[in-house]
Amino acid sequence: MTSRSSGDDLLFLTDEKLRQGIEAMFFAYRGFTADPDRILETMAYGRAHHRAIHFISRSPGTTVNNLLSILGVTKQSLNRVLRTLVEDGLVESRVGKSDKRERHLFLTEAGDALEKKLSDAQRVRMRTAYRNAGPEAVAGFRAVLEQMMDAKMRRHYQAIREKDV
Amino acid sequence: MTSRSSGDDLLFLTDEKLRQGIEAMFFAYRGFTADPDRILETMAYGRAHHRAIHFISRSPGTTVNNLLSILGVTKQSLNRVLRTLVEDGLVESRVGKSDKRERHLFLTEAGDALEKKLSDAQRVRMRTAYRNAGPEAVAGFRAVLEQMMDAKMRRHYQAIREKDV
DNA sequence: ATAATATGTCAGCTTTGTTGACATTCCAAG
DNA sequence: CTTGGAATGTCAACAAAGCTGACATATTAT
Repeated sequence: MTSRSSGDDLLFLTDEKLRQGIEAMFFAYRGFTADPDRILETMAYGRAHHRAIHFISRSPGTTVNNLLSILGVTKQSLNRVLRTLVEDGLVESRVGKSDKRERHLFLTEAGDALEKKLSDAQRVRMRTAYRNAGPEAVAGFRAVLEQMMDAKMRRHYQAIREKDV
Repeated sequence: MTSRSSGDDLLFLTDEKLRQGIEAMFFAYRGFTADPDRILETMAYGRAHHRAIHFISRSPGTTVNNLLSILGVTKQSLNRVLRTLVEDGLVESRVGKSDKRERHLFLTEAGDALEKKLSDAQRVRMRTAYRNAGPEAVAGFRAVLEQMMDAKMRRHYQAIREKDV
C-alpha cells in the first residue's frame, strides 16, 4: 500500500497534474471507443447497442431494470436499442419464470458473435496498453478508476467483477 | 520501469481482466463527467461547451483548426458551440496578426469564471480519487491511459502536458 | 492569376439521450 | 378478491451534438 499521510510528496495532487489527468481521461476514452465504433458504423448500430450487448453478455439473464440501472439511461432510450437488437435476432427477451413481468435478456448466437467481434477489437487495444504499461501500472490504473466511480456504479462494477476475484 | 518480458506473471492480461478494465473505464468515465454535467444542465450548455472551454483555457490563443483537431469533431459541430460561447461573451475570437485567416480563441473573464467552476467540480473528484489511490497508482493510471490513446491524440496530450514536465 | 487554406454558415440527417402519458401484466397486501 | 404498485412496453415530441454536402469569403502561397 502507498502511504497517504504526512511526509508524503503531494506533487501528484497539484492542479496542473489533475488537469493532465482530466485530459488523459478525455483522450484515452476516445481511443478506448474508437475500434468498436469503427465496426459499428458499418452496420446500423451505435455505441448504445454495444453497451447493451456488452452487459447482457456479461450478465446473461439480466432484467431490463437491472440493465437500466447499469447503463444509467431511461427505459425509453434503452427500449429503442433493445427493440432493434431483438428484431435483428441478436438478443432474446424471455418472460421471467418466477415473476412474469420481468424480461430476462440473453444474447443469441448471432448476438454473441457480434459481441465477440466488438470486444476483441476493444481488448486488442487494452491488451497492448496493459502490456506496454506493465502489471503495476495496471493495478494503479484500476485503483484510480474505481475511486473515480460514483458509489452506485462501483457496486455494479464490483458485482460483475466478483466472477473471478 | 516494470519488466515486460519472459518470467513475468501475465495474469493481468487475461480476457477477464481486460473486460474488467473495459467496464472500469465505462463506469469511471461516467463519474468523471457527472459533476460538470450537473452544473452544465442548469445552463444552456452541454459537454461539448465544456470541452471547448477547457481546451481554450489550456491553450489560450489556439486557432479553430487546432481545437478541431484536438476535439476530433467537424468544424460545423464546433462552430455551433463556439458561436454560442462567443455570443454569450464567454469566448473571444481574435483575427490572427500574422495570418489574418486564422481566429485565435481566448476566454473572457466570464468564460474563465465558468471554466474554473466546471474544472473545480471535476478536480474535486479527481483529487479525492488520486489521494485515495496514492501516488504510485496515479503514475500507473496515467501510464495506461497514455498507452490507450491514438498516436495523434497522444501528441496533443503531450504537447499540452509539456507545460510543467 | 490561380490554387489552397482557414473559417463561417445553411440545410438536412442520425444517434442517443430526455419528458410525459398511457396500457398491460402481474404480484402482493388488505 | 380487489386494488395498489411494480415492471415493462410504447407513443409522441423534443434536444444535444455528432455527421455530410454545398457554398461564401478572406487571405495567403505558388
